[in-house]
Amino acid sequence: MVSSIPLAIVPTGEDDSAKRHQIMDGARRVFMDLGFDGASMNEIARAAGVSKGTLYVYFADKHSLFESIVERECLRQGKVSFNLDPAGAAETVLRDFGRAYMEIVCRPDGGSAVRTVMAIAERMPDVGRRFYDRVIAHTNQRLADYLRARVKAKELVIDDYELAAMQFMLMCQATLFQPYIFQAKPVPTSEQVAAVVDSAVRLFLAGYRAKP
Amino acid sequence: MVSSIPLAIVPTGEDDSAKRHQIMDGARRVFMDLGFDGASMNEIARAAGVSKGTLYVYFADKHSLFESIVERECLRQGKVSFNLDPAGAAETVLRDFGRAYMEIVCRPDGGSAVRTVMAIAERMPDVGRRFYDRVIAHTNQRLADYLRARVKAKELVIDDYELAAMQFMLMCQATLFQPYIFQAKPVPTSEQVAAVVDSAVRLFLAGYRAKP
Amino acid sequence: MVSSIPLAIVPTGEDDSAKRHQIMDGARRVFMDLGFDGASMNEIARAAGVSKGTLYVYFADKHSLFESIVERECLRQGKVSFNLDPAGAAETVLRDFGRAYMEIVCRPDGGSAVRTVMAIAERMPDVGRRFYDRVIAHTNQRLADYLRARVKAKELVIDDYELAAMQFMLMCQATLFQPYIFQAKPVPTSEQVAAVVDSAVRLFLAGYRAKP
Amino acid sequence: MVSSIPLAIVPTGEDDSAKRHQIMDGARRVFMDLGFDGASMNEIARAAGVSKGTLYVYFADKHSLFESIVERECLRQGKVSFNLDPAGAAETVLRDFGRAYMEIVCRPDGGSAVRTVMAIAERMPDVGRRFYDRVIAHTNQRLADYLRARVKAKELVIDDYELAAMQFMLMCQATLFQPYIFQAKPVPTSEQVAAVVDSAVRLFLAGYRAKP
DNA sequence: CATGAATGAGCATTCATTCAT
DNA sequence: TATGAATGAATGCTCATTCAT
Repeated sequence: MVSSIPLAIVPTGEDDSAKRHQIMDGARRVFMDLGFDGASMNEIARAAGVSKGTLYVYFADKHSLFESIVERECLRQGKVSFNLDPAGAAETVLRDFGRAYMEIVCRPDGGSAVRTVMAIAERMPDVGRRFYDRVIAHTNQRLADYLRARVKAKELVIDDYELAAMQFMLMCQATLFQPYIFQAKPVPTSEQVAAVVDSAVRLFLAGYRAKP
Repeated sequence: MVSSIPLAIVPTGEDDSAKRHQIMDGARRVFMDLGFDGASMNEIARAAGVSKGTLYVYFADKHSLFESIVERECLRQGKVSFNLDPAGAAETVLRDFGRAYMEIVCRPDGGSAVRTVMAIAERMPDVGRRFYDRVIAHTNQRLADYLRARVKAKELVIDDYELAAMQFMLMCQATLFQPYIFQAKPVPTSEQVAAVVDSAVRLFLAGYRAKP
Repeated sequence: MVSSIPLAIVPTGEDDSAKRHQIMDGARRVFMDLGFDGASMNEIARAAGVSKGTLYVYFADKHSLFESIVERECLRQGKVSFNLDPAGAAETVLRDFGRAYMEIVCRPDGGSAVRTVMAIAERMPDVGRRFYDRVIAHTNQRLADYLRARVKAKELVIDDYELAAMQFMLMCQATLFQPYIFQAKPVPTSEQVAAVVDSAVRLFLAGYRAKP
Repeated sequence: MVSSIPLAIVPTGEDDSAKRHQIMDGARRVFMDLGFDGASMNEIARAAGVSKGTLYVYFADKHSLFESIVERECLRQGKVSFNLDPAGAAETVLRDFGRAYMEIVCRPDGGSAVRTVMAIAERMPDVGRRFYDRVIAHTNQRLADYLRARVKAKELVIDDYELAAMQFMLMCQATLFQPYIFQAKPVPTSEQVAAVVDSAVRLFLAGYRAKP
């Protein structure tokens, strides 16, 4: 290809074209707000600022657009790097982790993603499973790895790391996440989160701290 | 023809008519499988074994049929009476409660109800809130009441009863409920439940048991 | 069959049963208010104070119920006896006739009947034709007969009696009936009617009174 | 393929797009034949030669499609310019007006429009009123204006111009319009119209011509 | 005869998807 | 590539009609 003045713009066809991102950003909002069935391709096109036809240039159908979005969400949420320094003392590290974790779980559209994926999991089990594996189990694994390090460091005594990690993660949510996701209470404040996380840390260490 | 006077008048049109129950049973299945939007009135009629028109004899519209079902689900799940004898020792009572609780949470369609309600909570906040209040908060309250009794009995030391109760309830779910609801793992076995609940009891008592 | 004590009450099956009238009265209101298509058998049953099923005991279907009502309306409106004394002077008789005629044409549900029948005339030409023949043409004929008598009495000179009669009838409606039926103005008052009728009489006699 | 540059850009989506007209033409037929309730969007789509979905691209719903058609009908019927030369002698001008007026009133679908609008006027008063104002009252006003000019020219003596104009318009319809609209007689012939109009002119002038 | 529960065809309307430009 | 007009199947819902009681 020598010509530098192309007669036609060659489409990139890339997965990462700006247009593709633009569509996914618009679609994400609509899907998270209205759910898979509640979202219409029309609304998605409007939210994305493209024509309906363009949607089908980048995605085969509604289903695969949805899957792509969940996939990206998995990547993003899975990528969040919690500060789990294996050398850090449990009390501090767990407290910081708990607060950061709750920040994500309860941030305005974090709940939407969980809710949306959960809702569709029965009809699209792959989507549900991937989300679980790549977001929840992934975070759980990272925390479990930290706990293993602290056991090695003789600070903690734990036999089932995944279980312990999940116990801690769930205790951080106690009285906060469920009311929020069921729309029974608003997003918790930082103070509320701090109090609940502190209580979780106390309970966790009371049970798992190595006895002298 | 022996008699033209029927021996019993069949009551009709009542709120508790058999037909109404039949419709709700069919609709429940479809709603729980497909979600509010995914469920079509046609499919519901078929599942209930009645004609589409009959649906509208008993329920004003799809929305109110759905609400009735969630309402009934609340009543049913709220009615479950856990054996929370205030005089019973925490170790036994919590273990039994935990197992019974998980039985309900993970029974084949318990998850579906939670999932379906959670999914629609953003668009139908009343439905979400009522479900939370009458099922989750209700159970939490009963457990909190038990804990208060054990604190009075000097067995436990707790400052926030609701928080402690929810910590225990969530720990019972650890590694079991989320994979199940995201379709990442099948319904947990009794053995798995027992192990997780035992761990939760241990951790809970390590933190909240009164020191001698 | 000899028994004089029937096991079941024998239905009269008569056309003039009270129930039949009751149904027609209710149905009339609904049909006239909402038109043939707009009226539902449900609403008719409610308006008539009978069950939906009973409607079908007395009438084969919606269509024939409607026809029966129009038929009765024809009879009623055709039966109205205007005081057209052949010996009475035209000025007085026409003025009285005009007022009485407008009374009927513009009475609250007189317009509804005309409107309803007119609306359906294209799809049910028999209904339209019968209404025209038995109400409008009938009244026109009676007035034409009166005019003939006055021509015989040398008071008037007319060559086409039906045409003259209709000219008078329509002039009586001028500026009153159309706005009323198109909902552009409310039912005219007696004073308005009187003024318009007086003008019609004047114009009519100016043209048709015998010259001395 | 000779050229990829089209010679003319086809404008689309306009209010006056060919498609929109095509739909209105088809819908007009169906509405006028069957009335508002009797017309189904399915039938309208078929009559217009478009799919059901396309109907909703151009019109928000059935109601507004209907209103658009009546509005257009008003414009069309209101636009008809009768030859009402204020300098013309009443006898000629009224005769020509009467014939032209009856031509419109009785043309195959002129009656349908009146009938359809009249039928719905009770339930859609705005539609009825607009039609009355913009078609009937409008024509009446133009004729009244002419009569005023002839009064000024000393040819006629009239005190209520609108009333006189409507008297003339209605007399032109005598024995012709009502049977036609009630489907009791076919569309009148030109000869019938001429005879009735001539009679109306005679009667009108007998009453309103200035005495010498 | 009278009822009203039950039906299913039909309604207006929406929406994922296609395709000519 | 990007468009948006067009489609027609599917949706929630209504209603004339039937029929067991």
